[in-house]
Parts: sequence; structure tokens; C-alpha cells
Amino acid sequence: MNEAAQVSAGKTGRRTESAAGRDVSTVRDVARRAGVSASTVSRVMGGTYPVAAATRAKVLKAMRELDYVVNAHARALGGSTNKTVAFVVDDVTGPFYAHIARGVEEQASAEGRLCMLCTTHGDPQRVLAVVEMMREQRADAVIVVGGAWEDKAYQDRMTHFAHALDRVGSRLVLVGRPPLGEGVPATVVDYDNEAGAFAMTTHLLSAGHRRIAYLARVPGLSTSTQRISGFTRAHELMGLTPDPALILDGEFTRAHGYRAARELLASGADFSAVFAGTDMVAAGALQALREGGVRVPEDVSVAGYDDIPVAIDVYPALTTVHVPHEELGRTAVRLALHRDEFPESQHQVLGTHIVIRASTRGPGRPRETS
Amino acid sequence: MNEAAQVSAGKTGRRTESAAGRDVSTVRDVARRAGVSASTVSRVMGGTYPVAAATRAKVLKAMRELDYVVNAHARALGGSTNKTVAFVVDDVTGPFYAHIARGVEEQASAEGRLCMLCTTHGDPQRVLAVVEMMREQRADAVIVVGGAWEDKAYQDRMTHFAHALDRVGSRLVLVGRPPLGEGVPATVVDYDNEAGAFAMTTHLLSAGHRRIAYLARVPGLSTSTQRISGFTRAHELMGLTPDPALILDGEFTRAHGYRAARELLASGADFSAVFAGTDMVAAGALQALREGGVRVPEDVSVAGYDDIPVAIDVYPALTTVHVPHEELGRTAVRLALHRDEFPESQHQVLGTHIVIRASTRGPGRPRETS
DNA sequence: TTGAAAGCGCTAACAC
DNA sequence: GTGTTAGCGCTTTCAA
Repeated sequence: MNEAAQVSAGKTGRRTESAAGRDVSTVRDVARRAGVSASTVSRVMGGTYPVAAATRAKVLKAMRELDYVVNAHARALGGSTNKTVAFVVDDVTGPFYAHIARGVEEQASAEGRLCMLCTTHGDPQRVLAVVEMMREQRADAVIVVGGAWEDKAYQDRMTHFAHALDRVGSRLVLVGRPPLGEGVPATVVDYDNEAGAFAMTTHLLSAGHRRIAYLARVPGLSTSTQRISGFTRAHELMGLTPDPALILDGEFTRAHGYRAARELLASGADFSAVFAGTDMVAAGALQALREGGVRVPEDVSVAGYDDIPVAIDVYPALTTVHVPHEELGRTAVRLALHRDEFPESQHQVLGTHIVIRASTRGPGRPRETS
Repeated sequence: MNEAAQVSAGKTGRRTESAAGRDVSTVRDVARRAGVSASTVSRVMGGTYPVAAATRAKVLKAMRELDYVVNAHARALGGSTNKTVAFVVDDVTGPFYAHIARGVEEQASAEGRLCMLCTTHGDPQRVLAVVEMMREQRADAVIVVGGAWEDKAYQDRMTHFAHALDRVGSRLVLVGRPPLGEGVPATVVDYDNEAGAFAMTTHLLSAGHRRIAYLARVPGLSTSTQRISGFTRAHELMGLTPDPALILDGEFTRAHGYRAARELLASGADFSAVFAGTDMVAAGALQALREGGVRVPEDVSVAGYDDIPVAIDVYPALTTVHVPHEELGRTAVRLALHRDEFPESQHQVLGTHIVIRASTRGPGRPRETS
């Protein structure tokens, strides 16, 4: 007892010297003030246990007077229920991610979860580091968004994490990327990348375009590979073969779209349509085309992918493939949190569809003469 | 002992029945495997304490073999160091917030903090609820972004939370909104809203515009009030008075910009320039103007506020006021985390400046004749 | 309906 | 250098 008092005194001393607060009230303080025991206070908070109305009132009053808030960590530790969902993206700034983030955040808060945000800046190393941190946090679900690197080592690492997370009771969720394989404990919410690209390419081909440039192929990135695959399949279905010279490698950025379109123009390549890897790439291409005196869609048609908000603000408004961003996010959270209820639907593929706006039409005259 | 064993057995039983694992290894497991004590394991992890090289190696090996990860909650509970920063926004989707979020996330991870994301959907009630949750989490800093409601009750509540957070050792940070007053323990990182609007209005006025419409005034929102104030001051400095009929109330949305510009056109109002409350509002206005056959900037100049990425993608590229989004985010985190080192600079105002692009120029002929 | 007691997993003071 | 001993604040049996 004496020792306890001494320890307490020592602590109080330290409190004074540090700038801000360690003087938070605890269940015990509340209990003392209400003249009950700590367990009773806990029961009042939990709500899931009978407590006499009078007692409950006293406790509530004490909590209010002390401005009490539970310590989420202590609760997580004792009660093993953690209540957080982690959201891992490349870059919050991209509208693509932002909208998925919104879906995730909404569903998470609807399910009473907090949402942790982590950015990886496209660095595969950081993805792994971040997933590790989430394991420490014991997040209910760890949602990783965006194309995956089709790299054996990387995938093995992810598979490892899927298991590691599973072991601590967490769930790995892959959004917009392919499954890791059979038996890997992970939820996958994907959208039909290939079909979207196929539909768009078909739209362009049936408008009469025969030489379509594809901007921003990212070798080794699942998303890109699938889009290229839909692009190719659409050609093949009409007995055509895409010209490899018209497929330009590059990143999913506005800057790349601008650069690539300029090069295309400078090289004098023959093309009447541009299918950009993403809407951002399309936005860059549009600028380059405009600066090069090429009219869209009169001289060249331009299509994008993603249907992010900027698609309606560029000029002309962009024909693109719609991806159900928010729904991806919401579905990811829902599926992961209720995986016991839906064990069979842990791999979901949402649909995509094309949205035709003003940037595409049939091919005009050859570019040279315009 | 028997009882303990029984309890343990009971738990194991439950483990089996629940889908995924509660079978995580703890410091104790690692300690046992490495043949050392728990404290030694803890010391190895902390790194900040001398441990024999051989011992350290054994522990590290055991941790690897057991695939051990610390329990962040247990750590937070014991060590009182929490390592998270909370970020509270209206809507992750807005590029305005997204870029601040990036700054926050970057600085937070640079400082070894995790970042929690919370959305309020413009609901003042939810702001308060969210701040309360963050108090439970004992976040190092709670960063609230965006204009504040100039409403006494709301401000009182925020003031209350500033104190409450302070008591649990957290710090309230207000980004892009005015301070709560003297003696309130909060960090404020603002940007010069008024000066930005002043500079832009002056730009327009000196180009010769005399009838400038202001789109999207939001009564009671600090940001909007300050912008209007800069707008007015610029007029007054030239001995002019803005025409109240040209100041349209409405939200900071693209949809409102569109609607407002259409109304303006329909009403036959006389104006040669539009100053939009935000870039999104400007994007909507641009569309309405184009649809109405009004050329920008030949017939009407359009200016925005914020300088979000879309400003360069709209047509014509938008003249706007640049707000240092990322820097706001970074500064917020830095200041809050090191408040003891910089007690004097807990209220910082970052500069804004105008960026002139293609959407503004001198007034052309009267609109009627165009 | 309530209280007492035993941890959850970790860190930190204190001994050796 | 390393082990022992106490808790951090809460939930949760087990008794009463």
C-alpha cells in the first residue's frame, strides 16, 4: 500500500513536468465517483448486460462529470475486438483511389469501424511494410487497392501476408487486382478490366477506326495487362491485329499521356483514335493533341478508362470506361467483415461499362489533310 | 493452476470454432523459444537498451520463426505512446482535401505515425462524434480540415474538444479555418483566404472588368466569408462597390456552379467576369457558359479558387488562386507533434497566390453583341 | 444486480 | 546484461 502510494506520487510528479495531460479519468475514477465498482461501469458502457436503472444513471452522470472516454487500446487489448479497417493505396491524391476510399470509409463507419489510411507511393516494398504495421494494429481488414505487380516474389510475399493476417484474425482484401490463388485466405473484389477494354475497343472499331493507338501500357501491372488483353481480343474478333508500333509503354499519369501523344504526333504515325490507359493519361493526351492542332473528335477520337470526375471536365468530355469505384470500396469492407456469412463469395467481380461522351466518333479524313 | 489450465482449454476450444485465428504469438512465446525473459524480448524490440549480440540474435531468430508482431494496443497501453494522427475531412473525394491528406499522411509517416481517416460529409454533428472517437484512440493529433461554421454553439463545442483532447495528451489542429480564440489549446494552420480573393479580384478589376459575378457564397462558412471579404476589399480599394445582385449564394459544388451560371445567363444579368468560390464551382460554370454559347475568355472571364489539378484540364485552363494544400497538411502534423519545441508558432498562416492561365483576360465587347 | 479478481500483451522499474 | 515484478485501463468470469 505504501509503495503503491509512493509510485502514485512519483507519477503525479511526472505529470506536472510534461506539458499536456496524463490526467485522464479511468473506469476506476468513474466507479469511485459513482460509488460502484469498475465492472459495473464497464457493464454500463457495454450496454449488453443488465444494470439497475438507478445505478446506470449514477454511472452515466459520473462519466459526464468526469468527461470520461474509454481508452480504445485498453479495450482492444482486453476485449480482443479492435474495430478498425485499414486502407492501403498508392496515392490518396488520385481520384481513382479517392472514390474507392470514400466507399471504404462509408461502409467502415456504417459497420462501426474506424479507418486507417496508408500510402505506398507505388513502392512495392512499402506495401509490405504497411501491411506489417496493420498486422500490429490487429485491423479487422486490410484493404489493398490498385493493380498488382505480376512478379512472383511480390505475390509470394502477399500470400505470406494473407496467411499472417489471417493468423491474427485480420483479413486481407485485394481490390482491383487478381486473386493470389486457391487456398489463400483473402477476399478479392475486382472489376472487369478486360471486358471494359474490350467494349471500348469494339466501340472504336465499329465506328470505323482501324488504327487505334494505345497509350500507357505498364508491363507487369495486372490492370494494364488485362486492359491490353481486352484491346487485343476486340481486334482479333474482327480479324484484325493491333499494330505493336501504336502501343506505347508508360506510366498511368497525365504527364505520360501528354508526352506519348506528342511523340505519336511527331513520329507521323498513322492513327485515327487513341485509347488511353486511364482518364488521366487521356487528359494529358487531349492537351497534347490540342496543342498539336489536332481536333478531337473530328480528326482523332480519344477514349479513357476509369470514369473519374475529371472526365466530364476535360474538353471535349471524355468517352471512357466506367469503374464502380465506391461500390468496390463498400463491397470490400462488407465482404471482409462478414466473411463467415458469405464464405462462397470471397471473390467478386463487379461489372464495367462504357460511357460515351463527346471525345469519340467515326474516323474523319486522314489526319494529314486536316 | 488447474483453473488456469481449464480456462486455457476453454479458449482453445473456441479458437477452433471461430473461422480465423486467435493463435498469435506473444512476447512470452518468443521469450520461451529464445530461452530468455519477456523483458529481454521487449528490449530487443525497443532497440534502445543494451542487449548482448548473441541474445539479440537468438531473440530475432525466434521472432522470425514465430512470425511474431507486437500488439500495437498492448504497446500503446503500457508505454503510453500511441503513434497515430487522425485526419478529419468533409469528403476524401474532393481534390482539395485529398491533397491535404497526402501532406498529412506523408508527414505522419515521416514521423513514424499511422494515419486515421474520418469523414464527416459536411455534418457538423459528425465532426463532434468523430473527434470524440479520436479521443478514445488517444491520437497524438486530431487534424480537422476545411472551413468552419461561424456558429457560436459549434465553436463552443470545438473549444470544449480542444480542451478535452489536450487533457488526454492529444492536440487539436485546425487546418484552413480560423483560430478558436486565446487560450484554447489548438494548433491552427491556415492560408490567406482573404488575400487570395483580394489578389484575384484585383487582377480582374485591373484587366478592366467592372461587373464581376461571385458564384457560391456560403453564408456562415468561414472560408467563404473570408473570400467574399477579399473580393469586397479589392473593389473598395478602387472606389467601387460589388453589385449584391451578382453575388450568388450556393454550395461549393460543381453542380451549383453550373446552375448558378445558367441562372445568371437566363436572367440577362450584366457581367463580364465570374469569380467562382472554388475551382469545382468554376468547372460547372464553364460548362454552363459553353452550353450557353458564351466564349471564355473572349466574352466572359472565369476565375476559380484552390488550384486543384482539374484546373488545368478544364477548357480553357483556369486562372485560379493557388492554395498550398500539401504544405498545409505537412505543417499541421509537424506543428502539432512538436508543439513543445515551437510553442510560439501554433498559429501559422501560409500564403496564397494567383495563377494566371487561359480563362481570364480583359473584358471583350458587351455580351449582348457577341 | 453487483463486486472481486484475474488477466489481455507489453513496457519499465528494480534487482541481481 | 538479464530476469523479476508490477502495472497500463479495460473486460470478464466467478461469487455473492
